[in-house]
Amino acid sequence: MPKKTFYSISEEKRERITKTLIKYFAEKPYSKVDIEDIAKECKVAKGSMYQYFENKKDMYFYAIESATKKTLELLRDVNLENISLFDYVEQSFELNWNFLVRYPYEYMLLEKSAFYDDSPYREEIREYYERITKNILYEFVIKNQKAGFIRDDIPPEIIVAFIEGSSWAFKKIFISLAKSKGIGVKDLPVDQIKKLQKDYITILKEGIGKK
Amino acid sequence: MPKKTFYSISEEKRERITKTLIKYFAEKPYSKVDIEDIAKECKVAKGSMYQYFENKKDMYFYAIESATKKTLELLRDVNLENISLFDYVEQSFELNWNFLVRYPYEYMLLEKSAFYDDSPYREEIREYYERITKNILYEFVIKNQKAGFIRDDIPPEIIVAFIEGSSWAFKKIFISLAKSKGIGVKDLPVDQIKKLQKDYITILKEGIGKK
Amino acid sequence: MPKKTFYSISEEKRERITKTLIKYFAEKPYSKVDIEDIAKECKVAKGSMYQYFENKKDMYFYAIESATKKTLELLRDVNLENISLFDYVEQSFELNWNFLVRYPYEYMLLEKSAFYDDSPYREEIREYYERITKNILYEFVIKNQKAGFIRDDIPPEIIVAFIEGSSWAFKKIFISLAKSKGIGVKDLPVDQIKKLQKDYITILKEGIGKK
Amino acid sequence: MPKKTFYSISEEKRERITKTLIKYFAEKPYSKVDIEDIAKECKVAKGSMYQYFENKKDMYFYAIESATKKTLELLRDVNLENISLFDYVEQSFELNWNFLVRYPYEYMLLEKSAFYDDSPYREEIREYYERITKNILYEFVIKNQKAGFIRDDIPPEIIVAFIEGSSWAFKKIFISLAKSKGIGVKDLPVDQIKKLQKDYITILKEGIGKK
DNA sequence: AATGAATGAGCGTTCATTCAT
DNA sequence: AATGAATGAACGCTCATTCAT
Repeated sequence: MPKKTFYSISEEKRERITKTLIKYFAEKPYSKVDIEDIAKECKVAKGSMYQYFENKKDMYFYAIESATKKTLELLRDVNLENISLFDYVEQSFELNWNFLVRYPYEYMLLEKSAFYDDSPYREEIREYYERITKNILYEFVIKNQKAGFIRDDIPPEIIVAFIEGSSWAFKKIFISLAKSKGIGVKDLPVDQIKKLQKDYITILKEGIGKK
Repeated sequence: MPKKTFYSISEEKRERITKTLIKYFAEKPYSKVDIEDIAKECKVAKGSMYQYFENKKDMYFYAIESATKKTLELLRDVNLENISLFDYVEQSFELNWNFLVRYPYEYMLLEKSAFYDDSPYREEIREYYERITKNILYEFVIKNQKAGFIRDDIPPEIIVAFIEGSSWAFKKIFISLAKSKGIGVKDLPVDQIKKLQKDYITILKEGIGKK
Repeated sequence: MPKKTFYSISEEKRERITKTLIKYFAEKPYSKVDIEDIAKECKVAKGSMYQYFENKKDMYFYAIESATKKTLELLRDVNLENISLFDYVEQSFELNWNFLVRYPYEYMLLEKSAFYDDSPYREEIREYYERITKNILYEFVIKNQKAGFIRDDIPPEIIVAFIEGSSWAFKKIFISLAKSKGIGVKDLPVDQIKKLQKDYITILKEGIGKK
Repeated sequence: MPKKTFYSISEEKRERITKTLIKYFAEKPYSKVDIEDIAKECKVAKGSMYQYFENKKDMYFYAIESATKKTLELLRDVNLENISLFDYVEQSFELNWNFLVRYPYEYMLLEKSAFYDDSPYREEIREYYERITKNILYEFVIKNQKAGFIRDDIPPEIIVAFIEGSSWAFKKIFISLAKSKGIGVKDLPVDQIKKLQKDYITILKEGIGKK
């Protein structure tokens, strides 16, 4: 948690620092992030960073929390009542997409902090996320099973894992697609995205085997 | 690529070093692996490590390459001709399982090197893997589509991503299951594993939606 | 020497600062005393401390001087005319004791500043004390020698050193005694103190050798 | 405890480092001793210091231990059997003197490490010394009381404190004497030293009061 | 006068890599 | 070829002091 000093500086500077922290922790592994570099990019003295934050860990968690807040902002407008799992997946895909396009660094940071990163806090963060995210999907699957939208002969945790894994892999497709074209993800043609998304939902609905 | 000196030392020592490198790079993030620790465990002088390898990166890539070789060894005995994708998935699951049980460090290393690790070479490694592994599955999917085993209204790369992602998530279940029981993955009861595996294949075959 | 601003603030605040300075410099080694901590405890801005004092050294010397003043206050009531050295020692012991009980931080500060502390000014302070205190005792010894109270075949400076050193060691006994009982010095039983004091005077009077 | 590396470098360098460590820790308070300065004076890289020692504390304790060893060397030739306390004091005075003259930095270090210094280990060191030194004198006093050399109506710990304190003050005299003459302690005229010493013993023997 | 944010020199420690033997 | 000592850049963090408001 940042020190109170941080909240008493100008908002402009505070946002500059927030943005820079997210960018650096998103781009580099924790252990390679140099506070001095960040300070320099913020046009702030190294010591000042320590006026605002307890230590490096504090900066890191603050960056993650800030990025998380941005996600939750987007989530606020989503209605999860009375929709099927497939609608949910579609919506959350849309959501993810928006997030990735609008907040690329935030997206990268959240992606990596719990899985890819080498910070000594990975486990801590992973658990934090799981508490927030997994439960939502889990509850949702159970509700859908009860409502008869989806099969109930398979334990919900398996279904959750299935959805999570496949949607993760799905996102990878976009990223590698974009990379192969040498463009940013957000510059992919919309119809291509829609097409892939439709396919994904189809698989989810019917399964990949021919009937 | 190790220097030629590495291949002129006793095989016993070479294997000792190989094993230790894999273990260390599997257990710790790249930036936390200390060459001196490795040298010590190998009962070899730190300087010697630099007689055998160009630098740390060289050691890392050698470790990964060695672990990869072990996978391919197992793969050699698998017959991919004339089997359906579902049999393939079942077999590769079996394969993975065997690998994880017999070569835990190699498994961990391959798991993490391309995704979780903080080395500056992650991207490089990811591409290397993709070239090796994805293609196999990719070819396979196409063959299966042609043979009429699986639907062909969905592009093969989507199907590949789907399988990869979901099988990855599937493995996570085992790991978290084992962790919650406080045992190693290989000590999970066999029937539980079989049950989960069956569920997974079922989803793959029929999809998660009720018909 | 504090700046004149220090003397234009409310007496209440000035005393609060004085007290806190003494406490901190008494408890921690000079280099570990953090101005910010002091400012916080004084409920004063860090910057204000620099409005009142030139720098850290200035605060330190001011603290010492204040503590010294308190000692001299006590001394004022003591009559040194026409008493023997032994009475003097007894009285100054009493004095010290009162001081230690009533002004523990001041006592600690004076104790440590000239001997134990790591400030770059130790020598300077030691000389300052010597000028103040040694002379009093020194004059006194000479007077006593002339008056025939104590032997005059030994140079007065030796006798002074003897008294100072042994009384210092004597105080140590109390401190370690208190520590071993886990209580504060001022909570030691009075009769025990009296007994020790009597022994001390006895030694001083007769010497430790059997006659 | 130094790492084994330290014992595998040339003796010449090892001694250079030992000497420099003692000198620096003797002259400056712990917190002001800069490893880089030491390294520079040793003509050794800063990193090398950390090849030899675990950390700063390790260096400090090694310096103290080395200095202690030197004292014990001198002590080896002293016979404590069947001598009176006064002979003992005389001898230990001689001893101290030799030590101070021959090993001034070692002397200063031992003097300060347990009392004056600001290291976080002062207490630890003090206890270590007390175990070594105080007991010797304590046992000695008791033996002397039993043998009838010294009075036994005063508890031995008081007598010990008395001797320690006064001998400490006595040494101070020399130091301030030397300083006032602008010379080193070891350059004080021998007869003056002898004279002071004789006086000190006299006081110890007969006490300072006229009979 | 009061505030508290800003600064930056300073220090302990790590570790990949080089080098002398 | 083998050794392990030597190196020094790098980095997290502290804190006295200054400065703008």
